[in-house]
Amino acid sequence: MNDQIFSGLNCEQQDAVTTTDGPLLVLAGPGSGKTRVITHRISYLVSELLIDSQNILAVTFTNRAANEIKDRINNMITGRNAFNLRCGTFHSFCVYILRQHGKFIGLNQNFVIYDDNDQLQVITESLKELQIDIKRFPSRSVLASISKHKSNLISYEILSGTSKNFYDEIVARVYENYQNTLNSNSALDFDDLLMKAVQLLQNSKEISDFYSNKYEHLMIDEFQDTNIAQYTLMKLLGNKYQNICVVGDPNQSIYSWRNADIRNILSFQKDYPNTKIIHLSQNYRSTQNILDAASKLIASNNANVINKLWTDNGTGEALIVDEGYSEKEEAEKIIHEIERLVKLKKYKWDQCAIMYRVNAQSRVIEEACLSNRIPYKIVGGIKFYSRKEIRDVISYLKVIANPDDDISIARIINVPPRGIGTTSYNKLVDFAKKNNKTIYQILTTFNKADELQQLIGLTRRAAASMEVFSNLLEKLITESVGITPSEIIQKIITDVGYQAYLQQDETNGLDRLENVMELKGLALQLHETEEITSMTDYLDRIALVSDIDSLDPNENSVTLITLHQSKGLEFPVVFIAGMEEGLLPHIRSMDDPVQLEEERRLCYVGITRAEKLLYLLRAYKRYGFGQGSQISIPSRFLSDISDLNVQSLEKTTSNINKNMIIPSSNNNQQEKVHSLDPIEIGTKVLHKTFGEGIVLLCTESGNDYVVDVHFTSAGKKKLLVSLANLQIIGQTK
DNA sequence: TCGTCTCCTATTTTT
DNA sequence: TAGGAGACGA
Ligand SMILES: Nc1ncnc2c1ncn2[C@@H]1O[C@H](COP(=O)(O)OP(=O)(O)OP(=O)(O)O)[C@@H](O)[C@H]1O
Repeated sequence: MNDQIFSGLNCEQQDAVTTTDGPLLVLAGPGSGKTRVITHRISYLVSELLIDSQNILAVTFTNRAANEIKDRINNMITGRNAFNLRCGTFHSFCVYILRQHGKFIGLNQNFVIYDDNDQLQVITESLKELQIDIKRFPSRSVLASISKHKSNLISYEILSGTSKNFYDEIVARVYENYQNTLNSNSALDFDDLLMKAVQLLQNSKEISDFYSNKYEHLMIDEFQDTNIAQYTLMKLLGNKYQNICVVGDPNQSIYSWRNADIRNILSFQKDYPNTKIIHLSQNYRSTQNILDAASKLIASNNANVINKLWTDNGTGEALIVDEGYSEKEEAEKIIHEIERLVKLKKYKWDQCAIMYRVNAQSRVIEEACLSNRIPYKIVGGIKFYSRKEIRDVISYLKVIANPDDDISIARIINVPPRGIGTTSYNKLVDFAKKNNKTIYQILTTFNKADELQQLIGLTRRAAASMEVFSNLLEKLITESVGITPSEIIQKIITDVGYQAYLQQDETNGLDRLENVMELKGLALQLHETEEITSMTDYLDRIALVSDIDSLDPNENSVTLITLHQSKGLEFPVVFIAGMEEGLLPHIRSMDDPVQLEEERRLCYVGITRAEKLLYLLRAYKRYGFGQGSQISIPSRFLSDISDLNVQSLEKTTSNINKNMIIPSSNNNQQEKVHSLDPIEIGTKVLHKTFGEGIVLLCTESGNDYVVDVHFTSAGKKKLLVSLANLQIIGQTK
């Protein structure tokens, strides 16, 4: 037996690693070594059972997790290697098989992948074309519905037969139009990647045999967050050998909004009655205090009690729960605490992470890092690839790779401005639609200005511009053969005149040009480090790989990350910011008990990322989405764990103006408790700044009361009775 | 046709 | 608050 493989495993884990025949379900809580099981299991298959690594498929939730698994395996095994292991996300695996065999279901080999932005574009156009009121049916929500159906493998044909209400009917109609557009553009969206892969395996016995024969062993990590399409794909791939090992934790299911379906865990046991189930119960990550908080929290969800976790790691430090006056001070407190820990040489920057519910929260924290000169990295956030200048250049690349992509053509046809405005563009599109051709096909068939002018009814000027554009495209496409993506980007910068165009922008031009240069640099880097040389490889890669995937663990800086993205990671020191009602749980999830439970799981995921120290922070006042600062209510998740021993941060870390009312929760509750009374609904009150108003609602919150007041001039506000200093001036009838 | 200005809205999480 | 959509003038 190989020591490397077994020495780092407990009995339950060893059982999971050596159970290689038949379906296996590993259900276990956070930090119990689920991912480790996958890693060691693959190593075991390769180096002990001498399975060729090309016959193993491992699916992970992020590309980062996949890389980590591959690295670990190659470090662990000696003598043999796992270089041919297929390990990646479902999406990247689907791209792989569709590029290989997509032609069997009529896919263009050069299909492009549409991102969110492209998708919305198509939807918006469909809505216009079908004359559907965009106000009543916002493209975002229509897209979400379509995506939901696709994740459940429901095609528009099926949907239009079964739609029960008006909304569904509209969705079905847009879905059909949308899908046709994608087809004629040779484009696939994220859901199509899964759906078409399933279709490929279902429709072609030959291909399906090929893949199910190839993959003797299947492994899926984070199984609780897979959707129906992914589950179906798993079944198709695994139907020959049925050596399928899935690993997950129902309490960490946080992607149902992306159509993940937790019932897959039940389906698995039903579809494979001979499934062996293994629970892992030792947690190797966190201290007992952290685990206690986690299990207290999750106990409030009426669900999913797997076996309780225990740990050898000792009690550890008490949790720290604290409050800043504003989100700014919340951030300062966090940063000062990190500084303190680092100064004491207890931790390094990169051992600390700050997590939050929404990306918008990162801004204040980032500012605090900057002003205190703390090295940091933000995962995700305002995405590089969604900047206008980047999208423009990428659209050029997409068109070069697949000229039938009308959506990308639309984006670049007049960028930089070349005299083809909306009117001319619309004429061109109409003409193309009528003739059942793509824009590019029209432009290549009729590439002389007078032809275009006559057939489409363009002005002379527009027709001339269009001829120029048509020639430009042709030139780009021919010249791009055999050169690398970064060279093509350079062509766009110079030959297309994108640089000159950006330089006209006096305020941001330089920054934007720098971004484009960075894009080129990144392309070059991919070329050198990952041998990504072809255009499709490059485009696939930037479509599928997100920010978290390139998270560099060796860079010594503090990590700023959303709770969602933190899944699967671990840090010695974790701060969760914004422990407030409306933020965590998020306001949009508060009135649905099912969604509320997911919010609680999200908090659970965050808490269980921590190894040694856990800080839960909130702001007393937060700059609100509506207007101005609003007093916030502490998150109910804090009450869930309130009977634990918690501490607050040392006063020394805050540099608040002492004259300010500092509602560090304790003192304001204790001091005011006697003088506090609820205010009756309908009472007329006077507030120093907001003026006169009427109490709409009064609810108890801890030792205090929260009132909703409608002020005559300032509108609706939520206030804490203890602090608002409301003067009662009368009663309404 | 293009660029700027204003107004209006909606406001999470992302492969 | 920010970002998009629509209006309007050059
Ligand atoms: N048998 C073991 N001995 C020592 N350390 C272990 C053992 N098993 C796992 N670990 C360590 O525990 C930590 C958590 O492991 P891992 O990430 O595999 O857990 P997980 O169950 O996938 O967690 P999560 O579900 O929270 O992502 C890792 O640092 C891992 O190295």
